[in-house]
Amino acid sequence: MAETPALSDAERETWLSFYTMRRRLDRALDLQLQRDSGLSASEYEILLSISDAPGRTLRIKAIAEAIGWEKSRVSHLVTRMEKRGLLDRTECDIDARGSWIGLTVSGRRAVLGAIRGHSAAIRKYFFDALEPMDAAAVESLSHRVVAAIGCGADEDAPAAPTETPEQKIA
Amino acid sequence: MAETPALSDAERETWLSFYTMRRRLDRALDLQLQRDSGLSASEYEILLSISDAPGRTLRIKAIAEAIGWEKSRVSHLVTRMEKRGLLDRTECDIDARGSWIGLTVSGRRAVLGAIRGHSAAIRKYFFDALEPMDAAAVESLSHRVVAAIGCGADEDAPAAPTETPEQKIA
DNA sequence: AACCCCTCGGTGACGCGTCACCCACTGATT
DNA sequence: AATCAGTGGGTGACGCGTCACCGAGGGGTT
Repeated sequence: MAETPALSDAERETWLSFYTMRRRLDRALDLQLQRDSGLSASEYEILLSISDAPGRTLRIKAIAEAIGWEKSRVSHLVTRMEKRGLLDRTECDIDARGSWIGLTVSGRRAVLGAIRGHSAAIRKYFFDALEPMDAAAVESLSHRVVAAIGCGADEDAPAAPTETPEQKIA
Repeated sequence: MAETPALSDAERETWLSFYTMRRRLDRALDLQLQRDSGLSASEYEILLSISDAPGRTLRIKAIAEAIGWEKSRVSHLVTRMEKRGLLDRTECDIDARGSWIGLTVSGRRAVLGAIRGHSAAIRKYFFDALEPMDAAAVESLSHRVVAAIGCGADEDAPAAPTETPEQKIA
């Protein structure tokens, strides 16, 4: 890190614009979701992961792995969502330690309603602001950044197929 | 809104990669900051805003406006940081309601140390993953997304311009 | 002066996410 | 059968951010 520790003015500006964009986008999507569906982004992710699962039911661990969260976070949130009537649990016959988390009727209705509005918001705020050719660029940029972080971070994405075993400053 | 509420598979994939990248990048930068400087990203932003201010001192309201946070969030965090010895307050002579928030010696040292490491991390995780030509694309993408959100969101950058300094939408 | 309204900042309750820790159960070994 | 490391999941404390609200001070008008 001896060479170029600091960022140039142009880089700082690029970073600031990117950083601001992330914050505004997150906030706009959160607000849309909450306003239109009464769901937080976290709740939406949980519901979606279950709704995408075969059999529309998952165990806590599987939810956590699907979304990339900690188990305890999932556990806390599932408890709250169960109290709100979005989820229910059924005993797990093959493993007495766990239980199957499923959608209640209102949970299913909530996700289905939310998906449409949320997808529309993503389109309106994000894709409509992209030239069509930009989508590929965004995707490759994202993959390259994730690869650059790679093992530098930890458990969030278990798949680290790229070879970046070295250049760890640590 | 009637036409294309849902996203195509390609769009979903683009969005997922972008979404994942944001999360990993945030987490990686948070970890780096915490590990190398003992600061959270929020604390870093507060310190930086003060350190960038003329006179290296700001009032709560000014910090909140500079970063785009709520006043109460700043108030809470400043209180904690004051207890940790990173900040200090001095009476405000021109307005008895407020006080000037300044950096202590250890606060200044913390931010100076943090800037180098954090800039290096941004370069390593983000800019090194960009082809040089991508930087301009990222910047214009960010500006377009922010513009697309625009008044769709609320107070972070008020579209209703009383004296809003236009941030940097140009 | 008194009045009114606005702004600055703080406070307390609440929900969320993290961390450390614990317990019940599993599954393989002995 | 008894054991024991490992796993699924829950819990409680804590820090953070939001929201609603409040009090103190400011700056004008009458």
